[in-house]
Amino acid sequence: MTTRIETLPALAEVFREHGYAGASLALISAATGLGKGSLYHLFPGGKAEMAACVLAEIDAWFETNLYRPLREQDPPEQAVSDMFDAVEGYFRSGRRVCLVGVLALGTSRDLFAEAVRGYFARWVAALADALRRAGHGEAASAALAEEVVAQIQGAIVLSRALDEPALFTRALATLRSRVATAAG
Amino acid sequence: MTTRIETLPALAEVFREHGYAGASLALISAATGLGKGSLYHLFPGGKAEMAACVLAEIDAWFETNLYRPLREQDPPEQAVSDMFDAVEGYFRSGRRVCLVGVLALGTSRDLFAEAVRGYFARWVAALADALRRAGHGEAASAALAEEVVAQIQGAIVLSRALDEPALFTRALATLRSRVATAAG
DNA sequence: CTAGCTTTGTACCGATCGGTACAGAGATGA
DNA sequence: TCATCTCTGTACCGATCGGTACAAAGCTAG
Repeated sequence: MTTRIETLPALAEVFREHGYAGASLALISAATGLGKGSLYHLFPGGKAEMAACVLAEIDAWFETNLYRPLREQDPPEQAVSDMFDAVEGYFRSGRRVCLVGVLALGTSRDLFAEAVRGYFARWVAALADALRRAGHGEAASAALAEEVVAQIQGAIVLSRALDEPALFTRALATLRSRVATAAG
Repeated sequence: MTTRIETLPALAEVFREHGYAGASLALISAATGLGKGSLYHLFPGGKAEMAACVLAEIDAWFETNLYRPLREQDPPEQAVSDMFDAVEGYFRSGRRVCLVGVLALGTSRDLFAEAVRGYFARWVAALADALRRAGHGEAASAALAEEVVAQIQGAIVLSRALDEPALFTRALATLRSRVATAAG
């Protein structure tokens, strides 16, 4: 007996590695160790439901581990620093791709438009909130938050493309100090 | 009678929109208006050859319109500014996705690893060269160039995800002024 | 006009796609 | 022990995949 939740990490990896279109049921079956019967028992909606569940779990993880601390934790400077730690770990120093980013670039964006939009919108909003609490102006916080999230996504692309995980770590370090020195 | 070169823009759009795996011959056939017979006559190697040709053309375009000016044009500040103009136009203010970035995130990265690596490596190197000529230190130029290219890629992801093309334009403007004020 | 070439549409190939049907295995409660 | 319900492996569905074969169509040289 296997629960939905137990399969989500394996599912997420398949979607990350192969994208939504490329994640065939054969791959999913191999990754989870479950036959089609079990898969469709757990996810009657098929691939679409699997992807939606994975996105929901990712969103929940980020909400708990990033967004909420950014909004509520004190001091905000510490929350921002913790965010960078969490990001570094979550993306395995750039070796792991951002599934939401992958979906945003593909055609499947339309299928999961709301989830994809929400993920990034909340990230930017939560980070902007922390920056504001740290003394930045309203506009400056929003702009800097956007910049930081974009830089993280770009660093994933670039470090993958150059096959150079150190680039990701380096980019995060640079961002860290930029945010710190910009702090009023 | 159709030449390979004439089909490349349509091919590129299909790969951009659907990724390598998602670009089926049916889609390619519809986008180019060519039947399978013609496609395999022009590209005996099939999809792989089509994608390779598209990548080669992209690479050539960037070499001509971005990398070479960055390396050779004087003054370097103008070359950098021109690069931002070219990027803004090429990516249609964030509405158009970067095919090389898409490939870098997917499994197809392995198929085109060298092309993907070269594209970004040359971009970063050319930009770093211009920054150095503009008076930045060796290390600072390399770091800033990396940061700028990553930020561009991230801005594409973010502006697509939020369905907000203005974000891309805004990010480029910010980068512009950052590069200018950092200039020594 | 015809012979010979290039270009193209179409039919077809085996493989795989996402999804369904269903029988049987495994657990569960009485 | 037996009936019941949850779970799972397998066979199968039509559709589509990338790719091939090939004949007809269009062009060009003589």
